[in-house]
Amino acid sequence: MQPPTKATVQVNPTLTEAAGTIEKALTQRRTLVVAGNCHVHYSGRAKSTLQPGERLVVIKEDGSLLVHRPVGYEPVNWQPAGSVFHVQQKDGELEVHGVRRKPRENVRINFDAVYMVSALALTDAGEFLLHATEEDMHRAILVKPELFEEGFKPISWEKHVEPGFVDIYGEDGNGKLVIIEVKRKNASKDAALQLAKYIEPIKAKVNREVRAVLVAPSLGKDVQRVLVTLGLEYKALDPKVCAEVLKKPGNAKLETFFKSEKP
Amino acid sequence: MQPPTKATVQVNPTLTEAAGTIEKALTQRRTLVVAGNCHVHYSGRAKSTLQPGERLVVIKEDGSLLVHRPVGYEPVNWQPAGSVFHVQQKDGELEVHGVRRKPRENVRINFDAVYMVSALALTDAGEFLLHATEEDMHRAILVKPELFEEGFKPISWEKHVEPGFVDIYGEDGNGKLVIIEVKRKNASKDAALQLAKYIEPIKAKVNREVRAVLVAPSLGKDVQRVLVTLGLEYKALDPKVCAEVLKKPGNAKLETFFKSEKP
DNA sequence: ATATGCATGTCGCAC
DNA sequence: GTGCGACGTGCATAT
Repeated sequence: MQPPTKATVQVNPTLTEAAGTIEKALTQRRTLVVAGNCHVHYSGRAKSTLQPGERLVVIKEDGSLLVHRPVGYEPVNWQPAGSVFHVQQKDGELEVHGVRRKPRENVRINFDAVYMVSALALTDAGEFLLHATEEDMHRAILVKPELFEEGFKPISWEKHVEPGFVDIYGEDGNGKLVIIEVKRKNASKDAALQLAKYIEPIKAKVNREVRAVLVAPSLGKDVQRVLVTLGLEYKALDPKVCAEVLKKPGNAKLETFFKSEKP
Repeated sequence: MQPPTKATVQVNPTLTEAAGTIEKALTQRRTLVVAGNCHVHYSGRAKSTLQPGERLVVIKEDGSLLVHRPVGYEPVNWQPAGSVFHVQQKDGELEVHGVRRKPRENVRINFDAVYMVSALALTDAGEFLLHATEEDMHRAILVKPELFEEGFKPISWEKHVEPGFVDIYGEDGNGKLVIIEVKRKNASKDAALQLAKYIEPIKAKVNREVRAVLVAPSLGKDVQRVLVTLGLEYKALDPKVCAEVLKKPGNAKLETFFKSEKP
């Protein structure tokens, strides 16, 4: 069994009992879970009120707060890490008040009943790795340029050219300059326009032919037409495939190489 | 006190006990809270792995899942509402598997220790109201045009003119056409460019002088310069002030009016 | 179903 | 600190 210090739990505590447990959990920097009937007021970047109902409230060690309704992925109210919390009993209610500075934001949660309160001592140093991101696609093309096109030679990435950054910049088999805009999902009209913006400034600078290519797993409905209008090309590429490519050995070394080549 | 049916809690259960409680909570559509040591694998739109550590896992009645580390506002892994979950014991671990279709996404959570598991029967019909949104700013200007400028007469809102929608469209005291782009926070260069795009198409259509005004609580660092370059104006307006204006009586009726006037 | 734009978006990184 | 862009963004709305 686990040592009992990992989790302290009260079921159907009085508001006074709950207040004590919450207070203690806050000072001891435990992860706090409270279920009960409450109403919530928020004021800060915006302003909101949540009428009474039964919710799950979580306050973490770092001073982040979540108020979750029994449905929905998103918290209905929240406070980012770094907020400071105070608890008090007031008018027969248990009030949890959270304050964040910069920007100034307040959350006030008033419980008239607490069904469960739990203080958890959690330690978590596990690494989190996310793959098949847009950056993975960038790196896969740099590591294995034929993913983009046979004969393609990358020159740099995330190159700053007004009015922004070009994702990848290189030369094709015929010595033409190529600028690439990468999207990790269905490319929108916006992505095409984004890419088109760079063509003229770059042409003006290098004074030679420039190909502009949109790389994405798929194209939106009318994007094909937009591409033609703007003189852009499209190359299909799946982020999952890119993630697979990066699994192969040699990846880390090449990453370092390209990092140093970035400027 | 509350009836004991609101919250069922186990502290330091065996994996078998926890599996039973979780299974039951899933079939009874309770809000489920589990704290324990686990590792997580996700595969779907992207792919991720989370190495072992102590986390808080929440599964809601609607089939949404949250995996929370002891720090940070955001869940490290999750599944949107509508996912389907299965529990099993496997290789001395308690495995929770969640599947979503469209897009196909899987999450697998493997616990080797559970510190606390709680099944909560929460009911929540409380209304949630959010104020000081961008739409509040739109409506406030429509209800009280002098917030924007003395003599301003709104004509329509969210008017569709290629290449998008103009937030507000009206006439000033001198009979000049005015197009307004509203931002609820610090306006960026992007917002200015967005607005500028509409000027030419509208001029071409109406064939008279057009003022383009960016309305926002504040301007980004170099946005002032961009405004001058593009021939745009700026009017400061606070979303909180707009929210206050809308509190006054008559608001709902006017809202209906403008809704009907939208086309 | 797809597309567009807001969000108390959050978060990370570069300047 | 500010700006800029990605995110498994989520979410609502209009087409």
